[in-house]
Amino acid sequence: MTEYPPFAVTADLVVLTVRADELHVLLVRRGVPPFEGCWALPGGFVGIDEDLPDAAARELAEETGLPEPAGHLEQLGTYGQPARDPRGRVVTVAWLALLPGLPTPVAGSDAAAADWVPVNRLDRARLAFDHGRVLTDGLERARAKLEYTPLATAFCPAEFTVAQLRAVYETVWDTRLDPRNFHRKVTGTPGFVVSVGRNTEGERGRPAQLFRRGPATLLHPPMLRPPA
Amino acid sequence: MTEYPPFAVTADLVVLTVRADELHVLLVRRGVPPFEGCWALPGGFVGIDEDLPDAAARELAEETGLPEPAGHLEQLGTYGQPARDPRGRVVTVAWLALLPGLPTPVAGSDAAAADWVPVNRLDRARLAFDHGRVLTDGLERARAKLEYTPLATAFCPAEFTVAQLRAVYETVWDTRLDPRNFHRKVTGTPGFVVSVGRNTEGERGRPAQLFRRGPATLLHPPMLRPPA
DNA sequence: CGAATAGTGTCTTTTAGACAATATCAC
DNA sequence: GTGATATTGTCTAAAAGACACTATTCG
Repeated sequence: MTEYPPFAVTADLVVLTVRADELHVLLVRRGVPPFEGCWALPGGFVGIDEDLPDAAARELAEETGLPEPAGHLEQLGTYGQPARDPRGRVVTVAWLALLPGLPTPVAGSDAAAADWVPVNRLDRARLAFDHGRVLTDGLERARAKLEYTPLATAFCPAEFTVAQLRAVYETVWDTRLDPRNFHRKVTGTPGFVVSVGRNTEGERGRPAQLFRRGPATLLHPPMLRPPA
Repeated sequence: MTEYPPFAVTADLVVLTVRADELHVLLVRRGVPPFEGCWALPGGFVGIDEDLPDAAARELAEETGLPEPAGHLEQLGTYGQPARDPRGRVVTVAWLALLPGLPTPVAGSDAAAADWVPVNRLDRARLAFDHGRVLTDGLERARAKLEYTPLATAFCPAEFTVAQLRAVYETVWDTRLDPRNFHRKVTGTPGFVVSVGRNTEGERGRPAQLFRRGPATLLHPPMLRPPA
């Protein structure tokens, strides 16, 4: 293999979650050059015998401290401009992860400097490397996929109410949705959610049915973002 | 950079076109091991100072013999199982290209063994490396994107009729569409196509208006695949 | 003229979206 | 009861899909 140009390959993660009605991304503060002191996406080098999805899952577990419980992980894209890393020719395979709002904080994780940052109060141009562009692509992917897949449930705990699911859509899309039409649409789309037969207790207002994610992988009909 | 595991990086292409009402993919017959004699996706190693999209465009130009005229090129995904290439650790960034049915054959190209193969009469399991899976992913991406983008026009010449565009949809989706509803939908979707004010001549039947691709990047409303 | 293809009109069903009304809890 | 939230119902507009009909060419 010495006759071929040698590259380093990394796996970087866009990890999104919803906390307190704001969309957050998991970032780490870099402690070493290059971009020392800057926010960056969590990630690291892929092992020479490691498969790409395994590397992404390993990084995700390391950075969140969780043994990868619920949630969703998919490949986002590969970024490899020759000058993107001053240390040499590094190509990064970026991954998009969606997690439920963690009841436990990120404590116990490898990266002590990891933190959840609200995406709407973050200057993406300040991120290390080309991570601003990666984050932008990840956000657009997540927003688009909420339309035609049941992926919004990846932001929710295993059991959730229609109102919680609606809050996910409203937060990720940064819009308001009519609760009554939303309810009819979610419960009317085959396989999106299934009732667990129990209700919430001790909340304000009328108790709400609890649901789990259904078996559908594609939504028919899709949930459409309001135009403009 | 010697402290990081060294990878080779390739750019492989899923190049699709429509000829004679069949969807074709551009394949090359491998002349050297590994997988000597097998069909494979065209591609090659990325230069150490070469950007990833540049490498893809270069390979596309080399294999088709065209200076990348019309058409569409986008990143499909990255494949890097440790054992996918017996020569060593090779990660490939796959690209999806859509081209109009070439009036000129592939002659004059670098790869003398390149050929268009109908995807429906091809055993994907026989392709070299993991190219069967890459092709499957590329086909699904193309089929899905015809729904909500004007990408079907990438399969057409610069000026085309509604019937030609319909033939693209029917071929890629392997289905039949009602010509009358299709016409109303295409011409009624803002920015999908724009009339050039001229008609076809010398064809059978009533002459058809010629259109060009419009400015829209997303279709509202989308063209939906018939269910089941 | 007849065959063939292009394009328009009409009707029915489905879905989106606005919003009234009712249900069931905590207090 | 009052306030809050959940859920159902009703209406209108937009879009999907089936299909009759008209338009324009070639031979």
